[in-house]
This record gives sequence, structure tokens and C-alpha cells, in this order.
Amino acid sequence: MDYNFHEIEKKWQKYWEDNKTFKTPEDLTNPNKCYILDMFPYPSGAGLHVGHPEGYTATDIFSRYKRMKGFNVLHPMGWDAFGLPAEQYAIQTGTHPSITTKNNCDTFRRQIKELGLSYDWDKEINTTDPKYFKWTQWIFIRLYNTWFDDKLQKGRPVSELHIPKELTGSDKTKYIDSKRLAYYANAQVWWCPSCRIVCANEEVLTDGSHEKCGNRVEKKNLKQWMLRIQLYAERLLKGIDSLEWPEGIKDMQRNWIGRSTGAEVDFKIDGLNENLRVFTTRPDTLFGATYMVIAPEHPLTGIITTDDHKNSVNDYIKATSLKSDLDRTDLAKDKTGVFTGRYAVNPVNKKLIPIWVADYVLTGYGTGAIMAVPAHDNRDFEFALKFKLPIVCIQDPDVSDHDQKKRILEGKECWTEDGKYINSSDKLTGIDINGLNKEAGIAQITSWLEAGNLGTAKINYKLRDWLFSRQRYWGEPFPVIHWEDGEITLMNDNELPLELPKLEKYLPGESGESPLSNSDEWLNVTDKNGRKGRRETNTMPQWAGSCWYYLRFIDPKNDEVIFDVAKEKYWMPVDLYIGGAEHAVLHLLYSRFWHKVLSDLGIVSTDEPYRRLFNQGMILAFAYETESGSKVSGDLVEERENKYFHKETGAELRQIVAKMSKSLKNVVNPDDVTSKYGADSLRLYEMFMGPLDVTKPWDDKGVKGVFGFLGRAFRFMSSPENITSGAEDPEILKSLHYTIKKAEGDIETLRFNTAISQMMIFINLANKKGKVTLETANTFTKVLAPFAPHAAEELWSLLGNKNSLAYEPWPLFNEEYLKEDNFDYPVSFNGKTRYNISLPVNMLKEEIIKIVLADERSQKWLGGNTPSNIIVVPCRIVNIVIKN
RNA sequence: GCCCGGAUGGUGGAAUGGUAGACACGCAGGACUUAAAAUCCUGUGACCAUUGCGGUUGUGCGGGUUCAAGUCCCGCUCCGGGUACCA
Repeated sequence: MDYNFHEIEKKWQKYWEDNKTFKTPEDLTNPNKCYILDMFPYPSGAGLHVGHPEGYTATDIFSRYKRMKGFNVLHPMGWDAFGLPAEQYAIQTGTHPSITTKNNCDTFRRQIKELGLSYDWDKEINTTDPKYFKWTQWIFIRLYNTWFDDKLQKGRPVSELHIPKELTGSDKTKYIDSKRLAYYANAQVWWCPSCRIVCANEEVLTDGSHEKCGNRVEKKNLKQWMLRIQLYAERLLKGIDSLEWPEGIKDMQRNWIGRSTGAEVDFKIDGLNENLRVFTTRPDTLFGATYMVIAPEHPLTGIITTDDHKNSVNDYIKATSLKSDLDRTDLAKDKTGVFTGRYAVNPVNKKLIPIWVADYVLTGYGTGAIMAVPAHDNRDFEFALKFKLPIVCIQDPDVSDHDQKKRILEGKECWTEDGKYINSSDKLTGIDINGLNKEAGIAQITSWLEAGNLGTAKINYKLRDWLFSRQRYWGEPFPVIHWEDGEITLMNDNELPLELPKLEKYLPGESGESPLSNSDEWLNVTDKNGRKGRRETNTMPQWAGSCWYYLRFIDPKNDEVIFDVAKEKYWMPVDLYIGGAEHAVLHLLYSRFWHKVLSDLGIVSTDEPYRRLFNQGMILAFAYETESGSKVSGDLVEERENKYFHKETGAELRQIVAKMSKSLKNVVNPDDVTSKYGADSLRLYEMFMGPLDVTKPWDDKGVKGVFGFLGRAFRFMSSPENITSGAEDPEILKSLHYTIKKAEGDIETLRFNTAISQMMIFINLANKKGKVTLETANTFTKVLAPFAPHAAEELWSLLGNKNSLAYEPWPLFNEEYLKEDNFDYPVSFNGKTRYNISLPVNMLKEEIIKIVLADERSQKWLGGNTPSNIIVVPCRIVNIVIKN
């Protein structure tokens, strides 16, 4: 029978929808549950990209397989629909973002349904739905009302916070606010004065201009909501160990959190009654500290700078405000800095060392000031050379090259490896670490600092607090009111959701405020005593909705509580989470942070949200460029003998692999693929392209390969003359059982490409043999089902079965059929395979050696030599070693 | 810059330290066809040899460990992702 995928796919999609085949089981007694989650998409106006179905097909295969294995499966889909594009479209056209968003969601839903993905659509959610973001606001209120107990390493309700008795009134409020996980503070943002809008970092080009208008952006301080994620750094770090995540992603999270142990050291400032505190991971190198550097934004900069240096320092600060952090800390860039005219006292030897201002020191990390040890730090060394600052070597370099050693000792070369301390003692202060190694040195100096009240051991994290507000319209409003007397209050739970007002114009306000400030009616409130207040005009970042959506999927229609406790307990944690590697740090870290807070408050039952994570690779596409690098649209390219030519100019083109983009005209629309080859082929191709986690280029021609396979499989299995009764051919039986085993193992480890190639091998064999039994046909159909569900359902019914095969038990494989009597040993000489010999699998090594040495082919390769060694690895290899 | 990942035929890729190139695309030849498409069959890393057998070489570059390295270790090159307001 012909493989009429159009008809088959329509038929089964309707069947699944009509029968609610993939409705999540209500029964919470089955101990085998599996929560399989995709990173839900931002529904862009461009519609589904072929990158989306990659992850979605992977989770779909896994879900269908788990159902066949008897698991209760939760597999939902929804929309992360707040975001910039809808807002920008609203600014241009006046169309309300909710309309744009609804249209985009409708397109996405239709496209996803056409792929035959087994989502439970009753669980669909949308982050922009007030019924959803009511609970996002509810969580914000929880964050606001939580403080972090350092001793217990746990978030606790503010009602349990011990407040010192002497604090009253605004001091008390200040104290509590300083403990809340959500706080209101000044933060720096990029600001484009000509667009009057806050810019994302990625909108700011390297020359400091705004991508959209080309004008210079500047840094601006705005009052912003921040979340104290830093307090959870240790918990977030420790939690990583328990996760079944790719090691690379775990490393990225660890490095992002950036824990380092060291000390905070106070340096007296000469001539002022002030201390300059630095954080250093190497307090042991204090003797090598020959100058200090503070960030331009450091609060002491103005105080420290002497009058005759004021002008140069002020100019420098101005210049810095135009640079990004990335620019500032770029090691390849020339170091800049200015002297403040002031000196500090090095606590270990009382020497006066100059204090400089330089932008390679950032306020956000450590204390915003460093001690510089140029002899043993590349950055400090470069800076010292440029500004002719002293360089004192304090570690004996372990190098054999005499000249190099001399250069290092004289401070003419930087030594960043370890070495025993030299020049590290002082009679006056009584400290001496000469001859010690690094660990001992750090320990001794730290305890000396602590004893003298000059510093303390300190753990520092790179992780910064999370800037949690945006000056935008299309986001969750904060349930916050700022009152005229300066008080800030949050709305009550029963007043939620706070919805967005309808606006005429979506342009931002004059001073960089969000467009919400234009809506007087919404903005201004009065309490029962006549006190006037103003709502928070910032909105939450897009992360807010995606931080906890996996929890709402469990019970998405519940209007009483955020989710049912019993359901949460049953379904959490997420057993498999698949999405792009671009979310390796931010989304996953923020989400884990919220989860831990919710866990501390007893709202969720697990400590981590995502037990197993997998990152799919990006799908790229071929693009073409001329010799000079200008891009040529794909429809103007002609291929001849593996070379590419411009159809019009005839010039030879280079084939490159690049992200799909409109400008390269290499975007592949999934709709085109499904209409030409069907959804099953699209699914199968995306899985067959290569390993799920690698970046790979789309190739239309590749779809033909899997389409051919599906057609062959379908035609073979659906032709009654190919289906026989009686005993199965042993070769078929062996291949079938190997296919079951391979598919099962490969699905568990998400290596779908090799599972598919094994199914191809089986079908090639079946075609060659021409006949299989009904049982074999049924079994193969079940193995195919998670991958190509429409074709499999149709075959299942053509083979005479009733109902869907979605819940048919996954076939068991029988090892007996896989056993071999003989193994075809490769015989190699000095590691090079020369010939093969088939021997019984259970033959002893001695016997194998005897037979191999007696073989005339061995005699030829030995050439009269006696082997010096013979390696026999059972059922693997024979290697004969000859020494010359 | 920093963190993470990657590099294997013309192409996508396969390979628990044990026969490199499974499977698929493409290409070449053949069958079917008036012809084309579709389908089916055969061949296909490179080089040398060739009637046939065969041989040499080969996994980005340079070293190392091992009986044996695509795989492990050290040092590079190039490409991709992230870099905190794209999500």
C-alpha cells in the first residue's frame, strides 16, 4: 500500500484529539511517573522554526516510549509570551501586544499540533494570561516577605526575623528591607537619550552606540527591583552535584557562581581616617602588593583623590561611564588608569603604596578595590609596566632556565605559578612566611590578619544580585505601591492579579520610566485614609514567567491555590528537561533560585526542579557567499560537481554554515517540510541528523533519506503478501531483537540518530528477505511508534489491531536471539589489522594463539620473526607484537 | 578577554582505548520507462597497483602515554554557544 502520509497524519491527529489519547492520568497511585518538559517557546511572529521541533520531537519520543513502558506521563506545552518584539510592534502600530501574542500562539499551536506531538493540551499555559501571572505576582510577594537565615542557610518568612529592639520607625523598616530577598535599589542601566529607552546589552554595539538609532548610549542610575540571589550562591553551588546534567553545563553554572575563598583586608589610607577594604584570593601575596586599584565608581574615590589629581580622575570617571564591563575587563585591551595622589599602608610591612583608579576593577565584584601584586598577576604586571610601578617578586620560580629565573626575580617577567615564598617577612610587624608553600602561606597570613583585626577570611562569589525590573509595558506588573510618605507596600494576595492597563501609546515615559507611567487611571491610587500612592511602573523581566512554569503545568487551572499539594508531590521533580544550550546559565540558575526559595517556604517538596537536563544543539543552515564575503540567497545558487556557482554571475561561491536568518535567506519553514514529506519525516530527519546535543546544519536532501526509509517500511509492512505465519527466519529474529534493544537503550540515553539507523538496517534486511511474520511486523511497528507515530498507528491498524498503540506495552528483547557462536577476530601485527579469522566465542586464549600462529597469513606477516608479545582480548582482537 | 563545547570521506554523521567511515545524502553505473519522476540493484575515503590478489596512507595542527589512540594526557589553531536588559 502506498505511503499516503497526508491522509494518515490527518486521520491520526484527529483520532488523538477526539479520544484525548494523551490526557495526563489523574491516578496518582502509579509509582512510575515521568514528568517530561520542553523549554516552552517564545511565540515569535515568524512562526515555528525548525529548531523548535528538534527538542520537541526528542521529548515526544521519550514520552511515547515511557507511556509504552507503563509510566504515568506528564508532557505539557505552553507559551512564554511576554517579551520585547510584541511591545515594539505595539509601539509601531498601536496593536495591543495581547492581540499579537494571541495570533502568534495560535500559529505556534497549529504548527505544533501538525507535528503529532503528544502534549496534553488541557494543560496549556500562557505567561501573559492574568490567571497565570497572578501567581507570578504571588511568588514575588513571597520573595519580598522572605529573608535568608545565614546560619540555617535557608529562606524564612520575614515574620520570623529577629529585629534588634533598639530599632524603631524607619530604622526598623530599613533593617527589614535590608534582609528581604526582593529589594529596591539604584542600579546602572544603558540608556539611549535619543530613543528615550533603556537598552539591552546586546543592543549596545562595541563602539558604544545604540544598534537601532546609532546614537551614543550612556549609563544611567535607575531605581530598580533586585533579588538577593547572591545569598543562595552556596546552596545553588552545592545543589549542582546532585543533578543529572551535562558536565559542561554544570561547570558553566559553577563558574558563573564563581566561589572563591580568600580574605578581606583593610588598608589604612595615609593622611585620612579611612580604611580601604579589598578582597583578595591570595592574602599570602601581601608582601608583593606594591599598589592598589579602586573602581571609578567606588564610594571612596572622591574622598581619596587629592586636589591636584581631581581633574584627571574626574575625566577618567567620565570616560569609563561609556564602557561596558566586558570592554573594561578585556585582557587584550590596553590598560588605562590614573593616580589619585593618595597612598595606603600595606599592613604586612607598613610600606606606603600608591592608590590608582582603573576601570578594570569593577564595583560589582568583591569590594570594588584590589591590592595589586604585579610580580604574580598578568593584569597587574601589565598595568605596573605601563605606569612604571614597582614590581617585587615574592615567590621563588620553579624554572630551570637560569636567565628566565633571573628575569622573574628582578621583576622583569611575571610568574603566575606557585613557588616557595621569598622577600616575605618583616621584623616590625613580626610576620614571616618565607619558605612556606601556598596553603600554609594563606593560612598563616589569614590568621595573622584576623588576630590583628586587619582582615578576615572571606568567601566571595562572582554571582551578582539579580536586576529584576524592566522599563517596559509587556511584562508582569509588580504588585507594589509607592506611597507619598515614602512607604512601599505590596498588594494582598486576594487583590491579585494586578492586570496591565490598556494604553493609547506604548512609548516609554520622559525620564526612562516604563509606558505604564502614562496611564494615570491605573497609576494613581488612594488608600482609605486619603493617602496618595503610585503603582510601580516597572514590570518584571521575561525570566519571571519562565522561572516557575513547570510548577503550574502540574495544576494549571487551579484558581484557589498555585497548585494542588498532592499533585506537586506526585509529579515533581521534572524527570527530563530539554531545551537549547543558550539557557545553560541564566534561565536555569534563576529558576533553581526561585525553586529553592519556594522549597524553603514549604511550597514545593523538592530541593531542585530539574533532575535531568539535556541541551539540544542548534540547527543551522547552509548559506553561500562570494569571494568578498557578501551573502547570496540560496535560490540563486547552482551546484555542479560539489562546487557552488552563482546562477546569474557564474562566480564560484563558498558554502558556509550559519544561523538561519532572513538576511541569509536560508530559513527553513517546518510547514514546507511537512507538506512535502509529512510530519513523521520531519520528526525522523531532525532526530537522524546527528546527536541531539550538537550543532548541525539543515540539509533538505537529508529529509529524502528518512522519507525513503519510512516509505519502504510502510510499503513492506502494509503488504499482506510480505506477512507470513510460522517460525521467523533466525537472521530476521536476531536483527529485530537487536533493534528493540538498541532503540530502548538509545531512547533512554537520547541518542535517537543511532536508533533510527538500526531501524533502517532492519528494514533493509526485511526487504532483502522479502517476508516477516505477523508478530515481527507488530513488534517492529511498536518500536517505530515513538519516532514516527502516525505511520506506526496506521500500520498497527492495517496489521489488524484495534485502537491506538500509544499504550501498547513496549516489546521485550530476548538476549538468546542475539547470541553468536563465532567471533570474526581481526588479527593485527603491531597494531595494524592484516586479516580476519572466525573462531568460537568461548575459545581459550592459548588455543586462539596456537591457531593464529599456525595460519599461513600470520607466517607471511611474521616474515620469520618471533613475536615478542601476543595480546588476545576475547571477542575483540588479536594483536601480535614484533620487535625489530 | 573569561567560561563551556566542537573539529572524522564530496556532505550529515557512526565507532565500551581494540577491524575508522555503520546508517543516510550526494555522485557514478545499471534495471524499469517512449521519456522523466518514483522505485529497485551495484559501486563509492584518498593514493598506488590491477586480469586478479593486494599495498600505502588517513579522524584540525605539534608532541606524549599504550601491545593498540578518532577516543587518554600536554601544547596550539580554527569554529560555535554564553557573558547577567534577546530569551
